[in-house]
Amino acid sequence: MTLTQLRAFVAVARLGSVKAAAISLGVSEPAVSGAVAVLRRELGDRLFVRVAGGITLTPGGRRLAAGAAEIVGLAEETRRQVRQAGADSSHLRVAATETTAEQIVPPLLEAFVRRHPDVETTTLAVPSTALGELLLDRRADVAISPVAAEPGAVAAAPGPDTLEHIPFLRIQLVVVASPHHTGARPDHVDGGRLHLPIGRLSREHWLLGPGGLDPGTPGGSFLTRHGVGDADASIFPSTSAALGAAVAGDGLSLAVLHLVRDELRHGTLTVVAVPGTPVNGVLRVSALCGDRRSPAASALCRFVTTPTAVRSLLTRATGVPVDHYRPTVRVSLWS
Amino acid sequence: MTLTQLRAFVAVARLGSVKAAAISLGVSEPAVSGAVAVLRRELGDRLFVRVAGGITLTPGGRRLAAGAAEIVGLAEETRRQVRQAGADSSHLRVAATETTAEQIVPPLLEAFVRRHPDVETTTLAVPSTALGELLLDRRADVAISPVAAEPGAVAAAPGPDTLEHIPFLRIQLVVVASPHHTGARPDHVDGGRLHLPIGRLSREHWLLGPGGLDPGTPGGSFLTRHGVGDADASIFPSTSAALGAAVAGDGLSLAVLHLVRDELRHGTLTVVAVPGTPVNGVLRVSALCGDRRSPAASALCRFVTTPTAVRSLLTRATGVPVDHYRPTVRVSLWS
DNA sequence: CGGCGACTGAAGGGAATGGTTAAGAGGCGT
DNA sequence: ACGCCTCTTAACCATTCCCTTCAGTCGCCG
Repeated sequence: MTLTQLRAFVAVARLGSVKAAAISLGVSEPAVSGAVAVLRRELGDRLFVRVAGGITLTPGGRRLAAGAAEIVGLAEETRRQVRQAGADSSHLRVAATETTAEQIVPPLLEAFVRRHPDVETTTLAVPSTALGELLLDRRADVAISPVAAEPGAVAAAPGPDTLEHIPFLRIQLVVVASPHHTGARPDHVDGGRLHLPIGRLSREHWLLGPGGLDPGTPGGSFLTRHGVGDADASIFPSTSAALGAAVAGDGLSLAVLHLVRDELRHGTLTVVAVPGTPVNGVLRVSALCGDRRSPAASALCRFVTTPTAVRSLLTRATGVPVDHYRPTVRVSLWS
Repeated sequence: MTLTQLRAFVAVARLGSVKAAAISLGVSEPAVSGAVAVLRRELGDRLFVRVAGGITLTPGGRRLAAGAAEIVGLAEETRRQVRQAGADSSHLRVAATETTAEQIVPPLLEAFVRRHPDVETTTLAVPSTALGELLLDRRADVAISPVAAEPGAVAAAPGPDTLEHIPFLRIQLVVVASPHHTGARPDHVDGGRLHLPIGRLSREHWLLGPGGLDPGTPGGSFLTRHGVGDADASIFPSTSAALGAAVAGDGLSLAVLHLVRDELRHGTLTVVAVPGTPVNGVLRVSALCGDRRSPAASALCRFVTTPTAVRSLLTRATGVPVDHYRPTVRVSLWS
């Protein structure tokens, strides 16, 4: 499988004709046909078949068309980026869990680039198990993730060629629901506060964002440990959307305490007392040790413990200016 | 630039040593060194330099490490998918604008896969200008996007090798804000309803999701036409987050009317009367014509106009079951 | 049925890739 | 200064890639 072969197939898939693809690539028809033939043999799929008035992609051909276009485009984009990398701008790729990438990283990076205006940033949302791999593969410069706060536990001294973890903020996760949530039975109301025994967790309706059940995060670990996930949990496109549904009274959610304090104060949400909560966690930034770390990564590692950074995380989410906005990229793991 | 060369560089970047990379790939050191040398010449970058205790990537090398790992992984994943495509499952790739992908596509696809349980779906969020390209490149099977509702305009009959558009739902976009929003001055309150002259739009604080200013969508077109975007608009990680900030009274937002009716009824949001609003739009699904369309795409095209589909879009967002959830992929354009 | 357009296959050749072994270059520690 | 380890270069070879021209095959259409 070669980039040239993929390019040929992309052209065929797009133009619907070997001849047209050959012309658009500036080569002869057999060149294109041959490239496709190699792919056919290697993948064991016809890829496309001749049909009245043109060609039709097989299911495998459709997958390949999508993947090949992606690969070819990515290759060209990478080439371009490397060429123009050296000089001016420094780049920072931040990997985080879904929830962290949505709620924590944006304000933190906004404060960071305000102090380092020349740094370009990219945010990657990945399952927590992939964070270490991404750092080791140099696909990310730093990782930001929540871990369970183990009382009294001291982090082991980092070895020379492993990762360094820098905790920078304690967080508390609480179960929240609308005060009018119908799922919480009256017999669990005590002194105006909703109570819920631990065994009932898996029978409630949970409203979560993507990655809300990631067992590598304190929140996902708590939920899966108590059977949520096998039960009916609804996954929303974002944590904010899940919280919005909780406000509407559709069920329970698990939220970072200080991020919902407005809703709690206005009474649109209320904390549900559940044994084992609040779940204590610590946000930490991880990076490679020593000189295997990019300058921008080092700058962020120093930045997260400053008062400016902490303040950006504790104030209400405010969005970022249009020209600072960079979309979060979801990275799949294939390994 | 070859996949083998990229694989070699990925190994070097990850392991921090040519020797280790050679061992892990099962080849000799000069094989790896040579592959890197070709990349170096082609890209005009040292990629990495020897340094005390190992090697250090240059800025270009860091970019390449990230891109190469992505490319290699994607190539392998694509190979795997094509191999196991033919038989069983059919796949549907849905492209949509950011806002549509977040708010419209999930409930629609949830209803669709409930009727067609064997269909796997993937959602792609892209700028509106890229939707057509994605369809032509076969990177997406169908596109779902809002367009301005032009009263009386009749869609031109689709040519044989162009796209077919099927409108399926009228929507209205309204400007919303918290009733306590401080930005709206009292002199614009009339009969308990907030009014705002059109010239003031660009001086208000806007709270939008990604793609909220996409000029190819009715909403983004409306906002950019009136100067929003040059002014201070805050971009949130999701449309839900932007709406949440609007509820908190941080500014104005533009929302699909029927998607915020709960908030309007409960009084947490109110419609701001702005000349030119509500903005009328139509959601439509686009696909290639005739036989250049996959079976799953045809099924979705037929499905969207059914009462079941419309009902799924009009009821309140409910999330999707855990095992139906597929993350939305953000696709970059490189063309 | 014959013609015609379009895809496929068969040589063939030049260039690259991908690999080897052997030797040189350069940093690091003792 | 010396040896040691690692990366790099050089020379070289088999294989594959990539493109060409030429010939063949398939299906549509008049």
